[in-house]
Amino acid sequence: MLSISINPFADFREECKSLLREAVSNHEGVRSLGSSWIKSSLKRLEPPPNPQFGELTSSFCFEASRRLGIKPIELAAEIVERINLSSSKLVDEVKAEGGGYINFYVNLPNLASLTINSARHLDLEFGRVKAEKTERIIVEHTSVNPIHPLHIGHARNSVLGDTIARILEARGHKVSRHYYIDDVGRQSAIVAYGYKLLRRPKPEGKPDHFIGAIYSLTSCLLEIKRLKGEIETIKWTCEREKLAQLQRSLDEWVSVAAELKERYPELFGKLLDAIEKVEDPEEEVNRLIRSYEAGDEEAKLLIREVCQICLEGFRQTLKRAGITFDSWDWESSLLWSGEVSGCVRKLEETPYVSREGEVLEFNAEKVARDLNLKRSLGLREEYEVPSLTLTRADGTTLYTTRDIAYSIWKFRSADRVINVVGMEQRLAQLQLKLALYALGYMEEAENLVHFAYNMVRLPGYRMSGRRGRYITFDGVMDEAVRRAYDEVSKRSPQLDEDFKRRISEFVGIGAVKYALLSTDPVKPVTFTWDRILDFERNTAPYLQYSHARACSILRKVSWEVDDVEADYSLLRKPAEKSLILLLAKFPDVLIEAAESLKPNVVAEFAYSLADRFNAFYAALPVLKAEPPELRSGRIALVDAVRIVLRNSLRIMGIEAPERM
RNA sequence: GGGCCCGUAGCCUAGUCUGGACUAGGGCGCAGGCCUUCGGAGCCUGAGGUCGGGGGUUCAAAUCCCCCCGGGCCCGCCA
Repeated sequence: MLSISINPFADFREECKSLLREAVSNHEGVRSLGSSWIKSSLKRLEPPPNPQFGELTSSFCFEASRRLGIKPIELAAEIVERINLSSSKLVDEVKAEGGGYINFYVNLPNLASLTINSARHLDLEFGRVKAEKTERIIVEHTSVNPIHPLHIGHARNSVLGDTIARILEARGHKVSRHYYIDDVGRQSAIVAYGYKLLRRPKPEGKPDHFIGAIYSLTSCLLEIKRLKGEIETIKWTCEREKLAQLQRSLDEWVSVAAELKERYPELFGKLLDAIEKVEDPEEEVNRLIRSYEAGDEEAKLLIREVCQICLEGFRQTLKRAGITFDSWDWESSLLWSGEVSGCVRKLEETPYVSREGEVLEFNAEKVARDLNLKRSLGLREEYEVPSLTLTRADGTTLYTTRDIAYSIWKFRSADRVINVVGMEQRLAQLQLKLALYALGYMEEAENLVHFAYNMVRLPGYRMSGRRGRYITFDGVMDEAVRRAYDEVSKRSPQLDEDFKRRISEFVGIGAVKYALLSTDPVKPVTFTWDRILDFERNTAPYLQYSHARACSILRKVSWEVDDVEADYSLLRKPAEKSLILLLAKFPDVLIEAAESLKPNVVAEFAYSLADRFNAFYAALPVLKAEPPELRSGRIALVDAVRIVLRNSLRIMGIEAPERM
């Protein structure tokens, strides 16, 4: 009879726990400490540091023994004596060791059979343990302004966001991926204005790169014109220091212009001609911002057209990286529908908004204090939350204000909202949350999650969209695929050209994604080509290779010969044991990744599985193993490894190839 | 000035939330070995560490608390 478990290691853990609970309750001395104390001290069981100490351990006796005035090891021994293993399926042995630990040893044959059968039976579903409560979750990620191509920093956002979405789906949640298009404001207006001056040219090359060029050029030429004007006006005053500063700024932008001229000679010339004919281009940009916000038809057509061109480029890039969206949300739509102004009106009715001169200020600090939220938000009592300006003197709204309306809109179709947004926006995300509290959206505020990640830095310089200085996601993928191609040609010259191309594509892109995922998101990453484009060991290609290796073995199985029932009790070599344990823990790993939103634990797990698999592969024969019951057992084990490796790679959005 | 984040071998990184057998786990690089077994993008062995520094709490601290140092970010009528 086959038994199947959705989470084999958790079954083992539960057995250990109930054995321990029962033994403890049969110990008179411990019982005298009181049931509530016992309960809180019976912390979770931990993995021991070394397999020689078993698979799970409890350090309960250290604290309890002190209260009872005996040695930890003596208490441990007394508790172990009271453990009755007669009905245990997965626990083989319990020992008191190491000065007071209670160590639980797994019944390997039973766990092996349970785990391997479960993985093979559940297949694609293995590891995807459904949460008790299914939530509708919106994951908003990427949301890059449609004014220049995605760069490597944005790629970290996209890859993290997409993986979080996949992890939550694995937990059975209903996930929707949203892209927030920030088309309102100065930056979109600048690029649209440049596009208009160029007489709406047909994009050459990749659309977002084309828009990016126009943005840098327009922004640069406007900046130079503005600086020149400012220098002119204060030239006669005696503010020498300020003048010098402006001059330095101007010099820098002039050199940026020279760079851009070299890269885009034709566009540069045309745009310079056009802009010089305009009296006050700055004012025209401002007028465009205002008329767009007001919903003027001509402005709408222009700006939306430019955004769409750029977004088309984003879609191409993201599709190549295996990332898609369910919804593209326009910031301007919230403005035109009146949702933003309605939200501001409601905020004005709360005691937290006041008029300071011409502007509306939101007193976030007062909300935090009145509702006693500081502790739960992880803030110090003394910390004063800065206030947020909701509207400008001219009555127009600011970014975070519009984000409040957007968040409320998102909660109309979601129980939880996860915003994948850079760490530098922590304060804005905090103010946003406090605004929801102020409006009485208590539950929503609590279910609004800022998934903060750190930046991708470049060694030596900073990326700057305005200056046209960035390393694009496209460029990184191109280079990765190119290097992967060299690698494939070197390692497998016999493959046909078409297949080589296909391999280099998923190898190169897998490598980039994995590199961005495998580091803890809160840590900064410094971009270097070597770091991203590695094909050995702790990388996606290594995982893909291990998967292909497993597939390769399984292809060679002749089922007529190997149709012998496996005897899992023969899988007892250390290399086999560590594989079985890893496989058994996979569902737990995905639960942990989902509950604590940690994509990197999936990467970590996949790597250790591949690592153990390759050690197993080198140490033990599979197809030539004897007797046949062992051979069947190992084949089944390899199949289970294949399934779990593939499922892990899928969670990370990385292709699991059968050959490479 | 205030707040948040990061600091683990030459470089990169896990473990920090939830203290436990840590004598700190990996990877790159370095030194050496393994092509008569299923794919060498592989395997095995070795050298390399004041866990940024100092105090404290604890039976027990990389992990918790305080102070300090170094790096980053935020504190806009920008997004």
